[in-house]
Amino acid sequence: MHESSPENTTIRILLVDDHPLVLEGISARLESEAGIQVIGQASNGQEALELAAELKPDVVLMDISMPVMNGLEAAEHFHNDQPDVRVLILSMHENREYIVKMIQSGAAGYVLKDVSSDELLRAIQTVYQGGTYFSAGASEALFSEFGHSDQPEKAETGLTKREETVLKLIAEGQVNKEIARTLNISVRTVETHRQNIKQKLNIQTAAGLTKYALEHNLISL
Amino acid sequence: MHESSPENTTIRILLVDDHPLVLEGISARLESEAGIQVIGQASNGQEALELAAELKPDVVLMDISMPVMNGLEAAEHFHNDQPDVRVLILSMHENREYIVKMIQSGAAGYVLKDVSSDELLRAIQTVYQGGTYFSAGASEALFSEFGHSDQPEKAETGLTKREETVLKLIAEGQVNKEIARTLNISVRTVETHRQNIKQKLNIQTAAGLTKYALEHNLISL
DNA sequence: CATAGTCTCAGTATTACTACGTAAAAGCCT
DNA sequence: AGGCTTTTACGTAGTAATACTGAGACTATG
Repeated sequence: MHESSPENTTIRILLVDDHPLVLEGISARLESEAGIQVIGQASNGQEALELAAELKPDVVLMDISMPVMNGLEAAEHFHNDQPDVRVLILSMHENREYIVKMIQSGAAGYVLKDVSSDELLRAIQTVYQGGTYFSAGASEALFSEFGHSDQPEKAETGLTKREETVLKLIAEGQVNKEIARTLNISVRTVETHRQNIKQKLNIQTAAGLTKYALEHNLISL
Repeated sequence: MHESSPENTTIRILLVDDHPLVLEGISARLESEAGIQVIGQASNGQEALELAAELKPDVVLMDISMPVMNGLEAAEHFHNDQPDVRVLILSMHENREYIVKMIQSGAAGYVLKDVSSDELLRAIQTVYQGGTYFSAGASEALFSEFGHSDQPEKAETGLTKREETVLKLIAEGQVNKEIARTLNISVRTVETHRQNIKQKLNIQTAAGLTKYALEHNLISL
């Protein structure tokens, strides 16, 4: 592992964002920090991968939305091809889907674009030393994934409780007859619910319902 | 939110560990840091909760294994009763179960006991500002939870290429007729594939197939 | 070349699901 | 109490999926 004090080590950073202004701004903010050196800039994932292969940065600070190759794909490539490079995502999206996807793509952290210089610095040091960093909003959004935390955040489905229950059972692979037995109601009722659900969600097939249920965390794998 | 520079803010800390020696050691290490003040010490979860209610610390730095009330229960109580208090777990266990449980209990971070003073400081600052911190070992252990991390791991399905293709389309919510059109084959063929797939995977329903496809990363949300 | 495996298509009978309509009992809000 | 939503349930007709069986074509592989 690296040696302790963050001040006596220079962390080499590759900045990736498709907005030149953002690039310059962050670069300026980071350059003034001791122990941080911005060794390169790229404006999309493709460029970032190429530059990184050449420059061997310690940390890649990258936006998500970019042309050519977005941060998601790029993070995956980094994870597979240049696993030593730590990817820190800098995004304005507080969306859980995004964050979870980023982590699955091998990113080491996720900071929102409204953070202070200090927090950004801390995030960089953290991921550099092998840790994982999520800024406040991100971690909240993320850990609703893990059970409770605050609210399960089941989002607005427009479905009634009963319909949700039925949807869960459908998504779990039960057929109407089984669902009817499980809930002690008639098969016809289950069918009615099923119809209403599909109509409300504008989904045609049972498979689509399962996908929907998974997307909205009604059931989990 | 708090103001930026970690140096000009004093973070008030409550230390909780059942080993007096550890308590003293950490306390000494932290006291020498600017911006950190250890305002109290407790030797178990029960004490910690009582002391915290009185002292109103910013961050509770707590061990997991303790008598009377362990860190897990204590973290849960903190989360419910004193949600403003940020709980940072200091543990020697790199066990994923532990870590996941801690997060579910509302802890804001998890650092291993072998970290450097700098890292501990950074962790404290991070959770203080609302972020989430996991040290290297912890984050690795944790995020193996999220699916692959290393390989996409499509695993052994026992399905042929064609069957996988069909399965994907089914899971995406297409009906046999659409699949037939998509692949330029007869509906009957699709039906056959569908049967073979279900037989091979021992799954009865279309919803089950979707679930399976998602589980095995054939498609993604 | 023979055998195995895959991919393709089909027939038949049964079961499940869908679409649309109707409607009563239960619960909730004002 | 009256109105609203939810949950429950049924009918009928059509469409889709399933179970089971059989079979021709193509391609690897020993």
